[in-house]
Amino acid sequence: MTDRSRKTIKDVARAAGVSIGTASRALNRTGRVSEATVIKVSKAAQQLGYQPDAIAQSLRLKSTKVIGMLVTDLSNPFFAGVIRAAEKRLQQAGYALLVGNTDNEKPRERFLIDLFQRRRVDGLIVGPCESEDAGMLADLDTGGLPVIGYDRDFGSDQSGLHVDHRRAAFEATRHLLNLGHTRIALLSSSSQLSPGRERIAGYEEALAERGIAPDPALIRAHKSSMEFVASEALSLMSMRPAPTAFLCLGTRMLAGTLQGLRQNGLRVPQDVSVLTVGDTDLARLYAPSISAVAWDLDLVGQMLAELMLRRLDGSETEPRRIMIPTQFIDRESCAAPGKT
Amino acid sequence: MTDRSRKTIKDVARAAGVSIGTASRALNRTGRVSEATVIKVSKAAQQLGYQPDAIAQSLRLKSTKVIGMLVTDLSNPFFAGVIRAAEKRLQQAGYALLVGNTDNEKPRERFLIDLFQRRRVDGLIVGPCESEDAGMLADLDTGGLPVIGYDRDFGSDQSGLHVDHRRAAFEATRHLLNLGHTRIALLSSSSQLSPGRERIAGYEEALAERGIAPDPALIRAHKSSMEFVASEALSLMSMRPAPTAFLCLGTRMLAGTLQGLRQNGLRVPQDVSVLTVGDTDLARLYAPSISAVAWDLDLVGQMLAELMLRRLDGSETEPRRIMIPTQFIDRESCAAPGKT
DNA sequence: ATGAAAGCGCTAACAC
DNA sequence: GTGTTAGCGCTTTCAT
Repeated sequence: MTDRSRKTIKDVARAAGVSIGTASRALNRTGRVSEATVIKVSKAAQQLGYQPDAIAQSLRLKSTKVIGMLVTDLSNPFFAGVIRAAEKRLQQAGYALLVGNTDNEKPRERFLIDLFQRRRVDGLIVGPCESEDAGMLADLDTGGLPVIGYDRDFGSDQSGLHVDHRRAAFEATRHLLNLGHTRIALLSSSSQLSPGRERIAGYEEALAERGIAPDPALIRAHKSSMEFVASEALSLMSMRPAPTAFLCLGTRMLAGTLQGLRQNGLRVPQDVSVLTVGDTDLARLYAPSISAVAWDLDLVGQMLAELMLRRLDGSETEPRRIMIPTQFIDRESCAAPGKT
Repeated sequence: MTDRSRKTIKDVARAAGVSIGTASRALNRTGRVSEATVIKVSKAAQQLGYQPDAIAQSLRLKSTKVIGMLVTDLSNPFFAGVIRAAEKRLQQAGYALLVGNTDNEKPRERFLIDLFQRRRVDGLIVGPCESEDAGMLADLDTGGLPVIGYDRDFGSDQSGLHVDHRRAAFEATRHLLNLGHTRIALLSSSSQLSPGRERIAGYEEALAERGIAPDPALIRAHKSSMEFVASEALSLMSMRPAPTAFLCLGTRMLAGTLQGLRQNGLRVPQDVSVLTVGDTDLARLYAPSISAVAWDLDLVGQMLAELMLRRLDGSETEPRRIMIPTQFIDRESCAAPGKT
């Protein structure tokens, strides 16, 4: 069975002794066809191993049944899990998923959006990206290409799904406050992207609730290597008064913090409490296990797909903003601040 | 700029005052076109915001510039990292990446291959999957659709990339043997998939080199939840004589083992040594850090893409089998067996 | 150097 | 109920 022998609907029609129009109708069970021909044609198609050419169908029907998805890093577990779930749901609905890495670079994002657009994807799911250009996505969406944002805002009346990062950070901070901590260090990889901003806001909100003014010296928000985070953690611990707790926003921050603390023989939670927003294997399995604020990646992926599918089948024309709740998971890494 | 206004080459031609044939030639700089018209046409295209329709091009050129990639689990870090790197390289070459989850289920794999084929992907990259059906992929490949296997064999003369799992397990085992361990427990998630088989073979090979017959009771190879692995680990530790070291094949096995050992107050490496094939955050950051055999996911992804691109541009017609080397990383989790 | 026209594989509108 | 035909947007002969 070589490429040469790729069968077209024409072959099927000939084999079944009907016209190609009839063959098409029979295959798609559309319009009026006699049951007899349906059988005849199906059998012919089967025997020839006919596979309709999705490209030709796309050209004709103006729909590719392909969704594009853009994230900064396909290998980031928080994205990978979402992609996995989204693909699953889309697959059920007959859609395929085209993915792209933006590396958090605006030009690359532009390039990919352009590429996907030329590829005529039926819809676009976009994760957060550097200095988000709301206008472009909004234009696309109103221009007829459904766009669903994931932790990304792009206009007042657009559809999107958001993890409740603000509440996540708020609850995490409040938990630490309840334990008696007042000097809580915050490590974030970015204050630019929407999730980062929201989390910092949640942190400050929780402090404000207790009438505590956030100490800028306790907040470190720039993207950096794990090694750098480790030394950041140490530098924070050498402050006087030193922070009694670390709130880590993201895996890299957690990893760096743990590394730094460990290098200096600081013990969790006896010497310092640690809490992470975003649950991972590392948090679950570290000894001691790290308390975390988690959310359901599967749910996020599913809902993202669902949102898209509803837009696509027209059952939902109103833009919808979905907020995904988070859960605080208390483990072993937090305790009341020690007396120093 | 609504969908209605999507510009075609016809619009460009009209705006530039040339025929569509000429417009096409000018845009693609193909055939003979005067420099003047190239300018004229380009300008018109620019002004209209013309984007060539990739679907129409695909139909005409019989190439979609899309590669399909199938893995059991898009969110598995070992796949996610590879996908990220592969996408990056393919993106450079103007290809897009369609991904699919097989969930390690043969029917789903079939379905996706079929889907991708109808979508006319230019090539297919397939990871390992349940009871691998060599014939089907080989047929596809000889049928004109380039197929690159990733840790997957599908015929004697097909291209593929393999991580050297056998050597990885061999070296890990040998390291433990060198420390004086003889009763080494092996935890694997699967003995069916190619990587699992190879690893077990490597383990047995290393034992054989020392004239040690593998004890079947020490080998646990079935997919299972982390909790189950934990109890497996404990049950192994209650054997007499007990194993003095654990060789964990994969993250889940490592996580379960650590969990189990920890629950029972067993200390690493004092009471038992632990080593993992496949490096992860968890292994790197656990306390104590876990010695591991690692390989470069970026390299794997790149090479996969490279292999595909070479097949595609015809610069490589001979099938090639690439073996990716692994590195043993000694950390804190292994010690000589204690005297019990 | 450029225009006209065929055709990639398919579906849908229109005849009969 | 079935056949014929136009046309989706593009590239590529083939004339000129």
